[in-house]
Amino acid sequence: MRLAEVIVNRPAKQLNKPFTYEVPDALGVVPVGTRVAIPLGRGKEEGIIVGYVPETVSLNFTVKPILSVLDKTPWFTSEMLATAKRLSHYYLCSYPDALRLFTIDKKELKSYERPKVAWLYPEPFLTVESIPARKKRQREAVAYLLSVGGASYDMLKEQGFSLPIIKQVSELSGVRREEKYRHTYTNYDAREIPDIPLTTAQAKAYAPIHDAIIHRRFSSFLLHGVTGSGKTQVYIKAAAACVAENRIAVILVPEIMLTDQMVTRFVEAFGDEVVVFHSKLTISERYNNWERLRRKDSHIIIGARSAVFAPTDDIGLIVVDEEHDGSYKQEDMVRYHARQIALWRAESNSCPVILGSATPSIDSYYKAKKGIYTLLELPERIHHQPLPTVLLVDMKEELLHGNYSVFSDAMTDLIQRTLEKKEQMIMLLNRRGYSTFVMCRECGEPVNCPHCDVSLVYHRANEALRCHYCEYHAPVPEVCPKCGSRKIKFFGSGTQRVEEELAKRFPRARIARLDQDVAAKKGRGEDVLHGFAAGEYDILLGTQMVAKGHDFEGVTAVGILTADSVLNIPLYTAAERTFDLLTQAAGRAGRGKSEGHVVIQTYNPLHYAIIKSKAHDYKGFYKEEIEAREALGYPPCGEMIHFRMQHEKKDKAMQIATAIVEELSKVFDNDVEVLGPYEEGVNRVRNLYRISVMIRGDTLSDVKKYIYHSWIFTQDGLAIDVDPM
DNA sequence: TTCACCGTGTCT
DNA sequence: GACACGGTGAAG
Repeated sequence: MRLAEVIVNRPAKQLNKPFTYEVPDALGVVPVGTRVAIPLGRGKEEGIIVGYVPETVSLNFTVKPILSVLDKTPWFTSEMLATAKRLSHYYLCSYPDALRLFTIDKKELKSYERPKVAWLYPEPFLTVESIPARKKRQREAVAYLLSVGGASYDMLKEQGFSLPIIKQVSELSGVRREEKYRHTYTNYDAREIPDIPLTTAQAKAYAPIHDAIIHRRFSSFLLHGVTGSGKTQVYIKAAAACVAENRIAVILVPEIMLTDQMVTRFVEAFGDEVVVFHSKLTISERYNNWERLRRKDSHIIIGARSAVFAPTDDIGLIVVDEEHDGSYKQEDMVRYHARQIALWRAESNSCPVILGSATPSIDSYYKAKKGIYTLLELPERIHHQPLPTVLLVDMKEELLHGNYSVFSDAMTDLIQRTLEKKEQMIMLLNRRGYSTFVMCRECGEPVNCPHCDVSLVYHRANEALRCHYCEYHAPVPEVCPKCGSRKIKFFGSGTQRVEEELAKRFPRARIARLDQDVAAKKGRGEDVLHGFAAGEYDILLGTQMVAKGHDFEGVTAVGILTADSVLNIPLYTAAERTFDLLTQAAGRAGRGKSEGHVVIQTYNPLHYAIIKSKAHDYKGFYKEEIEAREALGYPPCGEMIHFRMQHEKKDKAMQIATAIVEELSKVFDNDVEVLGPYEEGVNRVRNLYRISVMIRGDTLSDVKKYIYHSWIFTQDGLAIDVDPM
């Protein structure tokens, strides 16, 4: 009897161990990595075979047989299984949770077969006359089939044949039925992989990458290139070398929707070698894309975070573009960082990783300095355009001068000048909605969400107050819910308010707004960006998504309304994120022929993150920031794990958090610092109270090992965040 | 996660 | 005594 170790694919921490099942002889050879259907309890579940055990082991339970095999070829390679295991130990999630990251999201057990479409082909002896004349529609369908030589159900339906007619035709003796993989990806012209010219600086950076690709050697490169220095060209060159090796290139971008310039560049170069992966694809499109990669019909995958889990064991290159970007960190469920997974996968696949950024994460730059990564630099913009000039405006001074508007005089000037010159401007404001809070003038009571510990935001579109943490929304109250006063006032400006203000002050300006509210509507985000690129708007106003990696030729001006919004968040990465945001936003200006101008409004004009970004001085910023981190033991000069206990009763949450603190303090007395339990800024979301615990130490691998096998690991309502941001 | 089990409490 | 509810533990 063959006994297989099976991991049950279910998100329960208690199922975090292999279960033993019998593999019936009838199923033939079932390799490790294959997904199977198994009986569990009374039900049927999906499982993954991760190993075999010798028959000789004595078992103190009865084994059940595997019901059926769900993959023709194993979905998981041994590398994928190993990486998932590594992930589960590093990020403190269950093995099934880690494995699930490599699979395609599907809720039920029904169809594991990759989606196929039925095609009908006429056999040579099939004629229209062989169908009785009164079956008119069948005759027409056969005539159509003969004329095109074969058609899918969908094509027949498009021709106006009903499903019953198609079914009848498919059962005719002269018709052959064949299943084909669905073919929904865009078909680009296949073409020769072109010669990709590089500048001297690019060629210098590329040389060691090329060497690693062709020698199939793991190495990690940090490509530090100022905005507009042509990093993408280096990626394309590297991808070409990888394709020439007949290996898969994985290109990660922070948000696929907002980075389709990258996709366009790759498709221009590689045609249908490129497969794009993002969350809006249907399941059959996903299967289809993976199938193309596995069969090496395509060699390049471009995608966001989750594309790092590409199911292939022959990766020849991984690129992490804009590697500093926070969206590479998954912030719920399994809180992995795609950059870390990329490094692990590259290591097991013996291939290079390129981490590219104009503002590398402090973590990556630190590792480059220590020699863990190889540092490659592109210090100049490609056509030697100068970096934009940056003007800092101290908003305290503006207030003293009696300017209470959201636009400083300098900002107004910049807008005016840009409009006059018929050039384009990007304006950044990190707050969406209309006004950020609503308060009663009489009693000072802010209007809060009844389920969360936050104030409601007024949204103009539907005249509603909305909670940004849950789905709660309500009409604006006419009178104060507390004292009955009618003096309800709106405070704080969001993107909607500023849009209105801009329109009022500059009535001729064509303004586009881009924030979560716009981007959430399918296709709208892309429309806005395309419209702006095409020159249909003068000003693009939005939240941080307008600052990310776009290349708009016509933009000469960038305005940042509140440089401090991120700086004031109590996070150890606040300075880093501010520097990134400002530098990236400023980098959008002056990529074409004209010089760029940037105005930054701030209440902290002396903060080093702001001063250094004004000077485009990454290294200067790094130096100050790393000193601060070293002094306090923050990453990368130490490790952290954050615990968040959620419970509907506050004291219950506190009680469990306290138990965690006590346990970890007791066991790791001298090695780590345990902070908490404490409440975060927002201490209740969706009626659940949140209590946090943070631990910090030079290295936490022993702590992780301990937690993995302790009650903390399986504690209900506890979210563990390794390397929190 | 899902399901059965058990103890408790409430209603008839 | 019948049933509903919530907490607990096991699943091969």
